[in-house]
Amino acid sequence: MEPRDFAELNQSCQWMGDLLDSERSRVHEDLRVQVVEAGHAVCRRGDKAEHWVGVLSGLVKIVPVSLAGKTIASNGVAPGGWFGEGALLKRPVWKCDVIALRKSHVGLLPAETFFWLLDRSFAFNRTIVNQLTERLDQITEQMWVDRVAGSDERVAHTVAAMFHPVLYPAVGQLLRVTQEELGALCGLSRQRVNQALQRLSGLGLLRLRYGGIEVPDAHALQAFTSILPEGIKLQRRNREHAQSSQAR
DNA sequence: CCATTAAACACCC
DNA sequence: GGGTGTTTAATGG
Repeated sequence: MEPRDFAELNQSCQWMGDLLDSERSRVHEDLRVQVVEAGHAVCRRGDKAEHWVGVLSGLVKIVPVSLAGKTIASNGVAPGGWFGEGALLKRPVWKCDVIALRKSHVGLLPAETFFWLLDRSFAFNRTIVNQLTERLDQITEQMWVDRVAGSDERVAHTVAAMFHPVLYPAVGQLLRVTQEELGALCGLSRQRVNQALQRLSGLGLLRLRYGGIEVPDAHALQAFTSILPEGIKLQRRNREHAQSSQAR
């Protein structure tokens, strides 16, 4: 294995740090790494769930599919993120499509190893419980976003979600994500995403980089809302209108 | 009206 | 070549 890949693996599997040496060596033994090309599926709805899956590098989206085949909001999974414990524990099959947004490395931990850890390691149980808790938070937040939030909030929330330190510990200051990928994630066009990012950048909530985004304070970004009392909203709209007229 | 988007463009990495 | 930032014309609530 290349040294770079080794570093990538360590960064993306921080939950392994809490395991005993004997447990960790079995995990190393059983873990498989797979390269998924952009647009290809990591797993599909209806497939038998046979692994706990981690994103070692790249970017992946989880796409729930409704009965009509119509897509709902999808979730980004950034490097360091592991998912599928729900599929393993509760159902024998995946209930979502998981698609690589770009060429990605994924780790596959066999179900047997997953349950072996669950049966013997308190640390691993702790990892799973923490993860479920944090994800519940995100889903709750997502409900709010889906109902009342506008496009700017959607972008802010989508980016902030991928900077979650517990769920995606391998994401540092900089998240590698293109504006087109963000558009695919939250169902917006590239230039609408750009527009939102410019505003958020202007507020100091994030910094735009080439092919990526820096977020100094994910909580501040997550808390962003442009929903304000009507008076202030009107004032702001008038001010923006005045500026754009002036620019002509 | 207003927001959004596709298409096309010129940069820049 | 791919990602970014902008403009313009078209579209739909």
